[in-house]
Amino acid sequence: MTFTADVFFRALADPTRLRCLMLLAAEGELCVCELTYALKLSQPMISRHLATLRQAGIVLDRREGLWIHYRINPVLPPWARQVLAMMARANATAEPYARDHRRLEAMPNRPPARCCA
Amino acid sequence: MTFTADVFFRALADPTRLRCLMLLAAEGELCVCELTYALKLSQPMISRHLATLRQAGIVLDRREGLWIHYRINPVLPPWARQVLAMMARANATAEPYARDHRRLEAMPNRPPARCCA
DNA sequence: ACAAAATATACGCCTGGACAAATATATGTG
DNA sequence: CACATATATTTGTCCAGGCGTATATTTTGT
Repeated sequence: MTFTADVFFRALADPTRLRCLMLLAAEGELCVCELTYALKLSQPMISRHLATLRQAGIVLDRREGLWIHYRINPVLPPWARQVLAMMARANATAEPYARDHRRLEAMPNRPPARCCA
Repeated sequence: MTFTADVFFRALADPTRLRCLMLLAAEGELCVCELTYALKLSQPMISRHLATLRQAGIVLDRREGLWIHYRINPVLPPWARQVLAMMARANATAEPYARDHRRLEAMPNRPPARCCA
């Protein structure tokens, strides 16, 4: 996979995708419905932005029954992983990320995460 | 200055701006003509991209006679400075950044940098 | 004041990509 | 198979922002 700084930052250059990545960095793995609920956006919109992140190699997906769980690609180049980690740590308490996180915590009927990890 | 991850990554989401930032991270301070020469792009194009970086708060400019020297904003949030530093370190030997750097080194008549710092 | 050099901006054109809405696909259940 | 749920993709529209070209601005030298 030819992973360049170019495509990496391009994929980060969108508020919705940043919000998704912030949640994924904090929670490890989330399905589309959780992101849709936490961000209060339409399902197609979340799906499209996740597809963008997936095509850029930034996230991976894993199907489990009806749900598809997304996570940050663990084999990302170290510098890229550190960029995500630093951004997550520095902005965790800033809006809209903190609000997204609170909404996720308050979500009812969250699907089971990695039941048998 | 309201500096958000949003505007930061948006400003990085362009190959030309990344090349400028890579050179600035390596050299400290460069004028427009040096960047124009190193990147082999038109002067208005370099100027416009530098304006974008300036408006995003990522670089500062300093006039010295005919030349305007650009540098990475030293009061950037620490996480943003680290993002730039990590990207620069990780990609220094990759193209097109290495080639840009070689061209800069080979540039004749480089204007004096911070003559009386 | 005039001219030249370095840089910045304005204008017009055009493409990439974001959005909403509709539709398609995949999986599980009865 | 029929149906519901979760997710993905297509379609059409629209706008931010990229580019080239031309022009404006700032400074210096004579």
